[in-house]
Amino acid sequence: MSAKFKEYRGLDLSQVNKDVLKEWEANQTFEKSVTSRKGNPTFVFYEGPPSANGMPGIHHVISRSLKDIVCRYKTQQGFEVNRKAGWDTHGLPVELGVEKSLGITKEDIGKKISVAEYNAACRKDVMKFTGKWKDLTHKMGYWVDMENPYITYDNKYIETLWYLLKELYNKGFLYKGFTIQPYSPAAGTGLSTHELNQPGCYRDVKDTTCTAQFRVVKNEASEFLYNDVEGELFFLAWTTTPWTLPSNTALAVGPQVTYQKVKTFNPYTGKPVVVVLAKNLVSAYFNAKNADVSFDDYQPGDKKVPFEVMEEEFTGKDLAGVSYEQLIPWIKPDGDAFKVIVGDYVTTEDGTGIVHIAPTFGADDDRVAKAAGIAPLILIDKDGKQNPMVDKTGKYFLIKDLDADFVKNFVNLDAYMEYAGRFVKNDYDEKLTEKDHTLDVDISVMLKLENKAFRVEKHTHNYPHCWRTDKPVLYYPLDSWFIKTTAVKERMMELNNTINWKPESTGTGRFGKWLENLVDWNLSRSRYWGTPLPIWRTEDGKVEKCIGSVEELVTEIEKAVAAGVMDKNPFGDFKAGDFSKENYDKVDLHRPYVDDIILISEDGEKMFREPDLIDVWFDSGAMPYAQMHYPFETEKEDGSQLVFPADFIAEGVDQTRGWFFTLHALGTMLFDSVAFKNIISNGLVLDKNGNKMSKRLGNAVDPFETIEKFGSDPLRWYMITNAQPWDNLKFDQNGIDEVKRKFFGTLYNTYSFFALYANVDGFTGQEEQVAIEERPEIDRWVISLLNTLIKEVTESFESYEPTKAGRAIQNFVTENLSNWYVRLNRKRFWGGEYSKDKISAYQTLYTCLETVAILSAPIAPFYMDQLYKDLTTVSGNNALESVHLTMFPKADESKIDKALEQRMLYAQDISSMVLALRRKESLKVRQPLQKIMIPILDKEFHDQVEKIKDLVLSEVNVKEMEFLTDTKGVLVKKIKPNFKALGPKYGKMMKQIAAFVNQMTQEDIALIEKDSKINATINDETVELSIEDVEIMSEDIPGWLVASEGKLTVALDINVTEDLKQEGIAREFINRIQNLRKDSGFDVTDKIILKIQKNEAINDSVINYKDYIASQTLAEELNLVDSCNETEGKLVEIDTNVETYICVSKKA
RNA sequence: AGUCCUGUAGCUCAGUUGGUUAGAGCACUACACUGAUAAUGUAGGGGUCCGCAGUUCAAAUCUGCGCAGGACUACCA
Repeated sequence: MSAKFKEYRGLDLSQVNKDVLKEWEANQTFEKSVTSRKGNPTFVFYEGPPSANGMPGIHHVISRSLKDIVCRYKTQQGFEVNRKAGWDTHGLPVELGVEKSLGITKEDIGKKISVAEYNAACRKDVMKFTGKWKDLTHKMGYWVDMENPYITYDNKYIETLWYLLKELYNKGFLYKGFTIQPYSPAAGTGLSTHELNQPGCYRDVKDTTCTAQFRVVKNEASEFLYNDVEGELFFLAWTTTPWTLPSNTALAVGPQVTYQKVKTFNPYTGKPVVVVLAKNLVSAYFNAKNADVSFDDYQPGDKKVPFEVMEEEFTGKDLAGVSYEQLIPWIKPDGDAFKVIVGDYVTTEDGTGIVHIAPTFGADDDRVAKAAGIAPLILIDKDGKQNPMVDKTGKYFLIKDLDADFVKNFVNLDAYMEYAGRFVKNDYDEKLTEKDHTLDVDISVMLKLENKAFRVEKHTHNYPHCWRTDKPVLYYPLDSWFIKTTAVKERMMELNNTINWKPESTGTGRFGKWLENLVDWNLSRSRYWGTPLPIWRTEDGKVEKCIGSVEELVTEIEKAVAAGVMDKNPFGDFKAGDFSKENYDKVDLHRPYVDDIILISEDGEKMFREPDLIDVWFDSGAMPYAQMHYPFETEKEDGSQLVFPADFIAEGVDQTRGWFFTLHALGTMLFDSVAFKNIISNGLVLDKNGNKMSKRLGNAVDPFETIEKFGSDPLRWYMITNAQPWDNLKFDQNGIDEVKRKFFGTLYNTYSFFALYANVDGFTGQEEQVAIEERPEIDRWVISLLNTLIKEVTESFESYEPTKAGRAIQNFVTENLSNWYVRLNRKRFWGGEYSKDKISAYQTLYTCLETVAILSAPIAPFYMDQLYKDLTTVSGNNALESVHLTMFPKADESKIDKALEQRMLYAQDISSMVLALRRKESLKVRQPLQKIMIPILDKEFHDQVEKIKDLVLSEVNVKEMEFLTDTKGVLVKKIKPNFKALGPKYGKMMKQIAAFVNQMTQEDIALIEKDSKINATINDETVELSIEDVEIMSEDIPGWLVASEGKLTVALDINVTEDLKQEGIAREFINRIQNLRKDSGFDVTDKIILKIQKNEAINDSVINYKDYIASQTLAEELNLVDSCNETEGKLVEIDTNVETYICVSKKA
C-alpha cells in the first residue's frame, strides 16, 4: 500500500483507456465481475447478434454502451450478469458479398460452383470482420464474453432451431401457402416484410403509366350501359405497371362508387369513344375548358378534345358482372375471366376508380379475384409447373421454357413472340440502360396504336426496392412456408403491454401498431447459405415430416437406408446424446448435405426436403434458446437450465420489426411469455448537421479513430448525456471535447487538488472518521448533496435512464463539488495546522471522489477505475481490485439535510449578488469591505442565513452581516400576486386582482403585513386578500447599494475606511508574493525571507499586517527596507500608481 | 398516403401536476481572479418556446388544424 496519492502531470484519457485495458486483461477483471457474483440473483441480458461481415460503425458504440452501462450497473448492484456474445452468420448480405467477390450470380450456383464450395466460401467470409469487432468491443470497454459466442451457423445452434420449428409445427403454427410476395429477381429470393422495411427501400421512381381502354362486351348483362351509346364503349383503368396488363383477368370497381359515361374521342387515334370512369375523377381526365369544344369540328390530332359527360350514373354494384374483351390477347386464362368485380379497397383518390386486376402480380388482386371466382393468368412451364407470365429472373417466359401443349392451346404465338423474353424492368437486364425503352413504354405504344390506350404519361410514385441489390422488387406468386403469427396476435399484444419499453412510444406506438396489423410470418427463403427448413415431403405433398433433432434425422435416414432409398447414412457416425464438439463436427446441417437426404414415408414413398431456407430473423429471434443448445444441453442433471426471459435487451430502433419482433413472437408462441422485460431502443447516429452517416457521403465517423483520439470514456459520456438515447444523436466531435474538458477535466483537477495537499499533509484516508455532526456546515452540505445524488443516480439507472444519471453526476461534480465545495475550502487545505477540521475536509472530499468514481463507473469504466484505485490503494478502504467489483453505494437518508441544501443555495445566491455589486463599483474582492445587510423576511429565513453567514462573508471578503428586520420602514418593498393561490379562488377576477395588487403602495403593503389581510374593491365587490395570496419581497434600501433577486435582497456598504484600505493592501502583497514564490519555482511548503522596499503608501499596512502577511506566505522574516537590490527585488504594482520592490528568498 | 417521434438562444439540450422575469452548457463580448492555472469566477448581449386557432383568470406546457425534419408502416391501381 503506497502512502501517497498518485499525482499526474496531465490528463490523457486515451492513454488511461489503454492502461486500464491492460490491467483488466491481466487481472481478468471482467471474469471476476461475473464470478464474484456467483450464487447471487441473476440479471439476464441478451446480446443481439451483429453480422460480422460488415465493419462496425460509430452507431454500434451507442447501443453497446447502453448495454454495457446497464450490465455494469446491475453487477454493482450485486447481480450475476452473464453476457454471451453472438454472431449472426446466415443470410442474404453474406451471400451477396460472396457472389460479388467470386464474380458470380445466383444462377451460377450449382453450375459454375458447387453449393458445397459456395457455402464454404460463405462460412469463411461471414467472419471476416470479427477481428475488427472484437477490437472495437475491447477498446470501447464493452464487457461481453467474446470467447464463447453463439454462432448461428453452428450445428448445435441449428439443431435447436429445428427443435423449435418442430414445436411450432406440432402446435400447428407452421404451414405452406401460396401468396403474392415481394420478390427480388436480382437477388433471386422472396423478401420478408422486415426486409422490405429496411430504411431506404421505398424510393420514388418515375415510371410510364397507362390508362387503358377495356372494351365492354355488348350482351344482356351490359345492355343497360349501351343506352344512348353509338359505337364503342370502354372501361378506363389506370396502372403504374403496364407490363402486368397482359396478365389482366378482371377489373375491380368500388361497390359504392358512382360511375359515369363520357362521350369523347381517343386522343391518340381520334376515334370516337364512350368511356366509363368514376364520377369524381372525370375532371382529372377531362379539362373543363374543353367542355364547349364542338364535336363536329374535331379533327384527329387536335389538342383540344371535346367531351360530353352523360347524365346517367351507375354504382360499382351495377357494373359488377359485366364482361369486357381481353385487352392484350396473348395468352388465354384457364377459367372464368374478364369481368367487372367489386373490390372493397377501390377508391377514387387516383386513377379512374376502376382498378386493373392481375391476380398473379398483386396481393389485393389475388384476393378479390379469388373471392369472385376469376382465374389468374397462368402459364405451364416445361416441367409442368404453374407460373405467372414472368419467370424468376424477371422476364416474360420464353416459348422454349413452356410446355408445348400449353403453348399450342393457350398462346397466341404471333402476337406474343415479339415480347417473349422481355424483362419487365430494365434494371433486371444487365444489357439495358436507363436510355433503353422499358417494356412499359413499348406496351403502352402498342396500346396507343390499337386504340386501347386513353392516356400514357410519366408518373412518380413510391416503389419498394430490394435492400441489398437496390433493384426494384416484383410482387410475385410464391410457394412459401409461414408461421401463423396471426393466431397469437392478441396474446402478443397482451404480453407486449407488460414490457417496459424505453421510450414508451416505441412499444405502444411503433411496436404495438405493428402487432395490430400483424400478418403471418413468411419463413421461406430460396437461397443457399442459411438454416435449412427441416421438413421432408412426399412428391404429392400428402405426407410430410418435420425433423426436430440430429438424432431424429439420423434415425430416419437409417429407415431410408434399410428401405434402399439411400445407399448409406451420411451422418452414420453421429452418436446420439454425445454433445461434444467432435461429435457435432461429424455432421453438417447446411445445404447441400441435407438436400441429398431422402427419407421414406410410412407407406414407403420417397420424401424430399422442402428446398427452402428459413428467414435469418428466425435465427436471431431464437437466440435465447439456441445459444444454450436448448433443450439438448439444458435442464440436465447438472442443474443448467434455460435462461429465459431476458431482464434487459437494447438495440437500435431499426430492430423493432426485426429482432424485437422475432424474439417476442417466438417467446409468445413457444413459451407463452415475453422474451424480454425491459428494453431500450436507441435512435440513429447522425452527423453533426443531422444527416445520415454513410460511407458514400464521407461523413461517417470512424469509431477507432475517435476512441484513439479521445478515449472511450468521453465518447461514451458524450453519447449518453448529450441527449436521451432514443432521440437521434447529432454526433459532433466538439461535444466530446467539451465533455472531456468540462466533466473529466474538472474531476481530474479536483482529484489533483486533493492528492497534492493530502500528500503534503500526509493524509491517507486511513484516519479515524470525523463524526458527521462534528464536521463543519459546508462538509455536511456536500455530503448531503452526495447522498441525494446517490439516490437520484440509482433511481435513474433502475428506470433505465442513464442520461439522467450521467447528467446528475456531471452537475454534482462541476457545480457543487468543484465550483463550490473545493473553491470555498481551498484555504482549509493549504497552510495551517493539520487539525481535525482539515481532516474533516480531506475525508469529505475523499468520500465525494470515491463515491463519484463508483457512481460513474458504468458510464465511464476506464477513468473511474483509475480514479477509484488511485484513491483506495492509499486509503485501503473498500480496496477492491477494480471499481467494477464494488457494490453500488446506498443513499444514507439521515445525511440528507434539505434545509442545509436550501441555505447553501442562499449562500451561493447572496455571494453571487455581492460579487455583482462589487463589480459594479469596481471593488476588487481582495479589498475587504465592512458590512452587508440583508432584510429578513421571516424567522426561518433568518436562522438559515445566520448559519451560512461566515461562509458568505469569507467568500465575498466582507467583515460583518447585519440582518434588517423592518420595523422602521426603511425598506422599500415589492408586492406580487400569488397566482397559484389566487387562481383557484377567484378565477375570472384574476386580472383585476392582479392590477389591484400591483398598484398597492408601501403603506398598503405595511398594512397587509400587519393585519395579514387587506380588502380590495373589485367591480363593487369587496374581496379579502390574505397574506398568503401575495408575495412580498424587499426591493430597495434607500441610501445603500442594493441588489435584489427573487426573494433575496442584499445591501453592501462600500465605504472603504483607512483600516480596510490597509488590509486590502496587505492582501495585495500576499497575492504578489505568492506569484513571486510560484515564479521562482518554490515548493508550496518552502519557507521564505521577505524584504519590502519602503513606500509611504504601504508602510502602515505592512507594519500593521505583518503577521498576517507572513503567515499566509510562509515568511519566516519580513522587513521593511530602505532599498531593495534591483537585481534581487521585483517591481510590483500594489495599487494604481503605487509601486514598490519585493525581495523573496528561500530560507536555507 | 397512414402511424409515431421531434421542433425552446447561433449550437447541444433542460423545463415538474398549466401559475406571470422561459433556464443550463458551448460559442461570443467585457471584466475579475491567479498556490486547482492548458483551470476558474462575474456580468452582458442573444428567444415570435415552428405557425394558426381553441380551452382557461392564466398555455412553452392541454386540444385541434397546419408547417418543417426524422423514423416507421404501405404493392390502393
